[in-house]
Amino acid sequence: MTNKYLTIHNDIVQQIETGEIKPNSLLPSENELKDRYNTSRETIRKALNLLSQNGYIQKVRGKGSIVIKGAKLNFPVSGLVSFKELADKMGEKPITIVHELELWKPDEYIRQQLNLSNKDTVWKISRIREFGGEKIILDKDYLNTKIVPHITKEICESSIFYYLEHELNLSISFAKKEIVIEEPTEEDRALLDLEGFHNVVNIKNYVYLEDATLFQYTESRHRPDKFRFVDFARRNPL
Amino acid sequence: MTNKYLTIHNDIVQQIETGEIKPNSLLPSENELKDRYNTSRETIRKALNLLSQNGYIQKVRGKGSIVIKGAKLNFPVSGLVSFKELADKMGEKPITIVHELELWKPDEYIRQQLNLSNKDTVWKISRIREFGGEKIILDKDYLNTKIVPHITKEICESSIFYYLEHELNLSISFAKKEIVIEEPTEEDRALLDLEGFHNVVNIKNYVYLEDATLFQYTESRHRPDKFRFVDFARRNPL
DNA sequence: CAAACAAACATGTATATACAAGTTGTTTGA
DNA sequence: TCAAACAACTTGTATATACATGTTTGTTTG
Repeated sequence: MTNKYLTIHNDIVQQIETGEIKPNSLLPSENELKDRYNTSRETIRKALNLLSQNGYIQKVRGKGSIVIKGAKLNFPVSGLVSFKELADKMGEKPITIVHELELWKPDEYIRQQLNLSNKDTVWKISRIREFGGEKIILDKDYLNTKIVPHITKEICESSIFYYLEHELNLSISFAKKEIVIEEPTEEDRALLDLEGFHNVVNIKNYVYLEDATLFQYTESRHRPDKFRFVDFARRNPL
Repeated sequence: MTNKYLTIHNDIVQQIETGEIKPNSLLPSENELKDRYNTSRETIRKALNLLSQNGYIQKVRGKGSIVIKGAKLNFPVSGLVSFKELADKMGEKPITIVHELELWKPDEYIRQQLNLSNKDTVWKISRIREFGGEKIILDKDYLNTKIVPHITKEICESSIFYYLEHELNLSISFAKKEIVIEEPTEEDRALLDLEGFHNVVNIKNYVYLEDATLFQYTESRHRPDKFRFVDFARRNPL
């Protein structure tokens, strides 16, 4: 018993992804969809606007809604997706090694990133992601202990996101991310199979809850040859 | 005489950016805004949803709309923004050197990227961006001549985007982008001040018009130390 | 035969109403 | 005193209607 417009959205997404609706063709008009789904035009429009935001269709006034070619076949690394969800989608079978898991008194840098006081503590988690025998990614997470009091090695091995959302019932709602290229640290060299690469890609993630409180800072350090970021962007009307 | 909801959106954006409305505070309720702006609640909701999409506010059911801290101070390299617009925002004063501008019979790779036939031609443009005396970025553009018949060196020196939108009246509407790390090519080494860096950041851009036709492919090759990508992402409800 | 016009149809904006559902503070009752 | 119930807020969803504006197509008109 979920929303109507989300149901319609998902239905159309499925039709696009299975090829039932062809790229570069027009979707049925809003009025026709309204009749088909037995609903009002506004509800249809909500569904279509979602499709537009997600890069599935392009709405053109006076014409209709064009299905964008290759929509989401190139899955986005953009958006807010956990490593596990991502790996699942790609069909890869990575191994996660929990290298470090401790209650930690944050240093100045992490205190700043998470807006913490001197008394606060964080969970410091460091995990290595291995693909096909190669250690490719080093994930370093810092979680505010006021929001996440307990965590175990087992959770870190499967999915922290899943634990937060389904066990602690925290609703993660948005993130700011920053991508920069850096020289490998000693730690990077020690833990990753860098094979002579001179840089790592550092994806810094600031993760927020539904009430806009910052609770997690993550650095995801990738070997440059295995890094790929795909994004869909609309031009904002000024 | 533009839209109401866009006007309201922009008005609130301004209040947030000038600090008139403080971060982590609540916006007035939708009903109050409705009265203030003398409009209907739905119109207010459209404005607020735009603010939410753009990372300015976080809406919480039952509570209200929280103003997100640091909204857009960290300007996004994400989104679909031209180099000139970006440089303007940052207050940098870059120099653009047009290194190459020619009508070109595309090779296999570019034909594939732009979905062209063997007979089509493209504008091949290669520009170097210089900051503070250092050649940092190499932009390589390929434009479908069927859509852009003419272009001049002067245009390339100022802003291609501006020319397309304001002179040719093309409406650029969305882009797919991909970011990867590559080894510098001979060309990169010759044209950029790489100073011993072993990689370049390659931002591939596929730019589409309003009617969903692909008309431009761009590679923006950055020196890694000067590269920074900032993004705002919402978690999609499954 | 071509240009002008009109009709039909597409999406965009604005408004109104009703109810659902989550949050918060207050009142009520045991 | 304390907890449950309630009232008064908040945002979310669904529907209906009207008109604006852009596109296409066919028809009329000169």
